[in-house]
Amino acid sequence: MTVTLADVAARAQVSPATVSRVLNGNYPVAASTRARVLKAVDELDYVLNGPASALAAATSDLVGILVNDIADPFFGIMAGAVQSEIGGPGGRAGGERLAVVCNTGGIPERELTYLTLLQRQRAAAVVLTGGAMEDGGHQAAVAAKLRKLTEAGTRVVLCGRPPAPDTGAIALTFDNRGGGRELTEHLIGLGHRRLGYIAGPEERTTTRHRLEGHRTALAAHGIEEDPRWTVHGRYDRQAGYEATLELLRRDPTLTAVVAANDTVALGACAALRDSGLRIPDDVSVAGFDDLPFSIDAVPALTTVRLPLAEAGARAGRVAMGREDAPAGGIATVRGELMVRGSSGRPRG
Amino acid sequence: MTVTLADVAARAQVSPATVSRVLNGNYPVAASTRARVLKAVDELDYVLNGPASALAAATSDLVGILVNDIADPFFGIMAGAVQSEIGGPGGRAGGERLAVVCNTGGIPERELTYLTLLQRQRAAAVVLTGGAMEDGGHQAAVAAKLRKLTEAGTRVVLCGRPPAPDTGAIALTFDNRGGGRELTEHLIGLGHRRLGYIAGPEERTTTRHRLEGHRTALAAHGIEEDPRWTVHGRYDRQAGYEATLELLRRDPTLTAVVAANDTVALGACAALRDSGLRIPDDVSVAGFDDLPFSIDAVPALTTVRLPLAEAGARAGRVAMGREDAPAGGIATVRGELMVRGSSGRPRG
DNA sequence: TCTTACATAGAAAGCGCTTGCTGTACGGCT
DNA sequence: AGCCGTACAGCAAGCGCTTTCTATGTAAGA
Repeated sequence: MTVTLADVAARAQVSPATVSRVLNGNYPVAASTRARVLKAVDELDYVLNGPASALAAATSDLVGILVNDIADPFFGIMAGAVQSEIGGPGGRAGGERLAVVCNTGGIPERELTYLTLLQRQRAAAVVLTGGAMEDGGHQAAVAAKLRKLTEAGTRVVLCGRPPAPDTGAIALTFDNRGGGRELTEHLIGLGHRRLGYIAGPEERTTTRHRLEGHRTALAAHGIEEDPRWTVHGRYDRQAGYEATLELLRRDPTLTAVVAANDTVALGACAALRDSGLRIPDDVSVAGFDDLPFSIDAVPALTTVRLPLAEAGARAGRVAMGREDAPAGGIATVRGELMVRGSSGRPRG
Repeated sequence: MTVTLADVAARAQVSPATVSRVLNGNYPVAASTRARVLKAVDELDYVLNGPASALAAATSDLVGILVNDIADPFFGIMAGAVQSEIGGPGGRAGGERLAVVCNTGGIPERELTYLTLLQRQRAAAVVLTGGAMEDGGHQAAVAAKLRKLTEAGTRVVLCGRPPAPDTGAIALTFDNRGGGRELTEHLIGLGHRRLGYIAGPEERTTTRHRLEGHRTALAAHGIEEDPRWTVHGRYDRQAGYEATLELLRRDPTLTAVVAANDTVALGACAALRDSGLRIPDDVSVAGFDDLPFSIDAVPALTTVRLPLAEAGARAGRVAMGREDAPAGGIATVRGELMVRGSSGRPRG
C-alpha cells in the first residue's frame, strides 16, 4: 500500500487536515507543527495523490498544449516556450504545473479528442498552437469545445492561430498574410515577375493566409498570376522537393519559388540543385518561419522570421493569468522579413 | 454546475453504477440500457471527471515522456513516435491515453521534479528519452525514483538512454559508442589522421559514449590524440560554430571535424565556410543522428543515422505492454553510418 | 413444477484529499 | 478579574467515480 495523507498525519501526530494545509501552504500552521509534518513527509517519502487532490479541490495543475507535429521545430519551439512559462518545475511561480503536449498530427478528430481528454482532466489551461483546419463542421465543433472549456474555467489561448470568436479563447495570431505579402514584395522588388508558390495543405488557415498575402503582393504590382504557378503539398521537405519539380515542369521560366515554410523551402532548394539550377542566380527561393536551420542552408534562406519563442512564452503567461490578455482578446504577432542569400535579382 | 455521472443516470433512469459500466465497457449491460445511457450522455454533453475516475479506480491514463529539449527534433521525433503508439486518440488500442511531454531542459532537478509530478499523477507509464546526466548523486536519486515508480506499477522505459540497473526500468539503448567508432573509422579510412572532435556537454552519457567511440577508433589505428583536438560545448549550432573556430585556432592543420550531433555539425560547417575553408576539400565534417535537415546541408552531411522514430515507437509499445520487453530488460539499438558529401579524402 | 444458474441492475462503501465550520488556548483589553 | 480577538488544530462532510456484493427477473435443467 502506498503512503497516504493519513499516514503522514499519524506519524506527525496531527490531523490530516493539518498535513494538507502544510502541503498547500494556504492556511496558517505553527512553525513547529509544520516542521514535524515536513519531517514525517520526508521520512515516509510521501507523494501527494494527484487525482484525489484534484477531485477534492476541483482544480488541476495540468496545462494542455496542442501541436500539429511535435517533431517539427516550429511547434517544438512554441511548445517549449509555453512550457517554460507555465511555472512547471523551474518556473518560480507557485505550484508545479504539468504541461501536457498533445500531438494532433493535423488530424481534426484527434484535435477534438485531445480537447475532450483535457476537459476530462479538468485542465487548468489549454494552448492551441499553429494553424487551424478549415473544415466547417470541425471548426464549429472545436469552437463549441473551446466554449465549454472556458465556461468551465479553463483558460484557453490560441498561439499562432486565428481567433475563435465567442469562445472566450484568447488569440495571439501570426500575421501570416502580412508576412507573405512582404516576402513576395521583396522578390518583386528584386525584379521577379514569374514566381512559383508552394503552398501547404489545403484547408488550413496558415496555408491560405500566406498564399493570400503572396497574391495580394502580386496584385498590388499588377502581376497576373498563372494558375500553374501554385502547387499544394504537405509541410515537409519531400513535398517541397516534388512540388518544385512539378513547378519547373509546368513553367521552366520561373525565376523564383516561394515556399509555405522553411522546411518546404529546403526541399525546393534540393530539387533546384538536383535540376542543375543555381540559387539565387537561376532561381531565388524564399521560406517562412525562420527556423534555426534556415540560416545554415546554402545559400542562407530568405524568409519571414516569426517570433515563435516569444509568442509561445507570452501564450504561456496569458494562460497562467500571469499576463493580461490583449485588448479584445486578440493580438497580432508580426513577422520580420529576413533577406539572405537565397534571393537575388532574376537572371537577364 | 457541471454534469455528473448521477445526472446522466437520472436522465437515463438507471443507477450511476450502470452508467459507469456503460462508459467503461467492462461489465455486461443490456443493449437497450446501454443505448439509453449513451443517449443521455450525448444529450447532456457529459464528460467524465478524470481525477474522480482515477481516484476511484486507482489508475490513470496519463503517460509521461521526458525529453531534454522539446525544440530539438531529436527529441521531437522520439516523442512523437512514442505518442503515436501509446494509443492516444488515433491509436486504435483501448482507452484513450494522454501523453504528457515534459521538457527537462537537461536540468537534473527538473527531471526529478517531473518524475515526482508524474508519480503524483499516478502515471500509467513513463518514457525517459535521451542521454542521462552523469552527476552521481543525481543518478542515484533518479534511480530511486524510477524504482518507486515501477514498484507502484508504473511501467518505465528508457529510450536512447543507458540502462538503470535494479530499477525495473526497461532500456532501449542507443549504441553511441559503436556509432562514434564507425564514423571515425570511416574518416580514418579516407586517410584522415588529424581529427578535431566537438563533444557535447560534459557529464552526459551520450557525450561520453560518442567520444569514447571516437577515441577507440583512433587508438585502434594507432593515432595518438592531441588533447587540443577535443572541445566541449552545448548541443546546438552556435556551440558548434564557436568550437570549430577554437579548433581551427588550436590546430589549423586539422583535416576533419567530428561533431557530437548534426546540429553541432551544421554550426561547424558554417564556421568552416566563414573561415574560407571548403567542405570536404579542405576539411571533412561528420555529424550524428541523421536528423531530417542533415541531408539538406551543402554538402550533405556524413553522419550516423539513429532510428529515432522506430525506437520511440517501440518504447511506446513496450510502455503500453503491447510488446514484450527485450530479454534482460535491455536492448541495444544500433546506428547506421551514412556516408555523404561532407566527408572526403584529406588534401594532399 | 421447482430448483439452479445466469444475466443484469442497484445499493453502498470507499478512493485520498480539501475545506467550512467548530473548538480551544492564549494574550491583551477594559 | 472577566471578555474578546487571534492563532491554530481538528471534525466531518463531501468531491465524482468505481466496484464489490446483493437483489431480481428469467431461462434452463430435473
